[in-house]
Amino acid sequence: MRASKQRTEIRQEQIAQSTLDIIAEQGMPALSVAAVAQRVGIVPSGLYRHYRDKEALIDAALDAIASRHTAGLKAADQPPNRDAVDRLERLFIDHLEMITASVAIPRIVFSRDIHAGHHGRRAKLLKIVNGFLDHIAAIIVQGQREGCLRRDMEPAAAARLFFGLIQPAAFLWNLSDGMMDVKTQAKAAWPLFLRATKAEKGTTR
Amino acid sequence: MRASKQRTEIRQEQIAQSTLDIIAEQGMPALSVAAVAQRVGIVPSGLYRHYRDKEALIDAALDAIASRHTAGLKAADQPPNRDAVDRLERLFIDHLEMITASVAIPRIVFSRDIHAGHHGRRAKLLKIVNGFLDHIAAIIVQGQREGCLRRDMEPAAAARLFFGLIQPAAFLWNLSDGMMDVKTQAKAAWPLFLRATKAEKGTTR
DNA sequence: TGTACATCAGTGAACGCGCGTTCACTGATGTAC
DNA sequence: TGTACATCAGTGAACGCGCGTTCACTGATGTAC
Repeated sequence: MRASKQRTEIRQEQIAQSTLDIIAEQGMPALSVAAVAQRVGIVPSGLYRHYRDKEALIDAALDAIASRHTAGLKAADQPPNRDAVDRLERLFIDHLEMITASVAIPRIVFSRDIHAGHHGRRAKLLKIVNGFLDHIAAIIVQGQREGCLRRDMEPAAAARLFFGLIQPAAFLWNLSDGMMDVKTQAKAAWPLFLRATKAEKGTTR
Repeated sequence: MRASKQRTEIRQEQIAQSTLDIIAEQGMPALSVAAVAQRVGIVPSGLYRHYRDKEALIDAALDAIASRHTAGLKAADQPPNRDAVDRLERLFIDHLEMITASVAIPRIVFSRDIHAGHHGRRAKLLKIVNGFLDHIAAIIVQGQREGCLRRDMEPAAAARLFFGLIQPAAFLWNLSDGMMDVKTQAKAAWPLFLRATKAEKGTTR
């Protein structure tokens, strides 16, 4: 059966999304142009009407991840003027909820042969991750100003510890194939993070 | 030139090590039987004298990782009767030092299509990781008994936080290709971990 | 409103390539006599 | 100590397969007149 004709912008979006889905659900080794095409509902060679080659598919998927993350970061700041601790917790919960999608990032990071000239891709990934870390650090600095977070710590180090709350969850989620209740487990570590970073009651320092 | 003949036990060890090295240095996509053979110094078909197929190579590399980790855990407990906090710090430093080798684990975890029937492999990986987490948790329980770690926290949650100190380092090390000083960065998070887990001075609880 | 044409997304056959694996053969090493 | 033989690690040609990609063609959609 012949697929219905669609405008290239629509197909590009569908293809990027399908690429991302396959990476997240089945990993990089399962990412073939045939698999992407099948998911979109067209024939493999049809992809080349919308993207130059397979590399371009992955780049497009990365862009999709990036914009999604940016949206997520913005959402955590809404409504504005909330407590820094609250915003961090919101961000933490959000990330655990969308762990299914987030898991695509480490899969790309750890599977790709990034030594083989794909400088653009690595730079793009680094930008996403650093953007995330910088955003966390900014919230932490703000919390330090507000007085709800202690001032005798490096914001960047605290941001990395925050990152470290999420990563083991993604890691174990992968290994256990969703059998372990990683969300609950990850949340159990949250009080520890708070104890490490929160300003002590009645202390201004 | 013909390679010198070696006993199969020796070759098996060399092959497992070469497989591990390639995964750690270049990632799973670069792991081909040709690459392993070249590194060992024999011809691709020669590998089949020592291992059944490519899958068996990966399994052997996993076993090598597992025994290395076990050795690392034991080393951290020597000399015995040390303070639990000291042992955790030693383990932390050790892991950062051997991050080059450790990075093979997430590369396998995140790149393999583990849905495709490789139940044995996933179980093996899970065993390695859980063994590590259990060991950390055991040290933490001991620290709680000794009184140097606070008792109002789940040992398993604290173990995962410890794991989270190391993972971002491996992650960023991958992305930056060793350009960032991830060790220094990771160490900066250590005081935060201590603050979250250490018993307060003069408190017995 | 109807016709002719340009545009362009979708198709399927064909390709070259790299990969994992097999297999008959080679030749070095160690053992039996 | 020397010879005959069994064992087994290493070799290279050959294979089948899946994959990414090309290309001439089809036919639907929208536009000009």
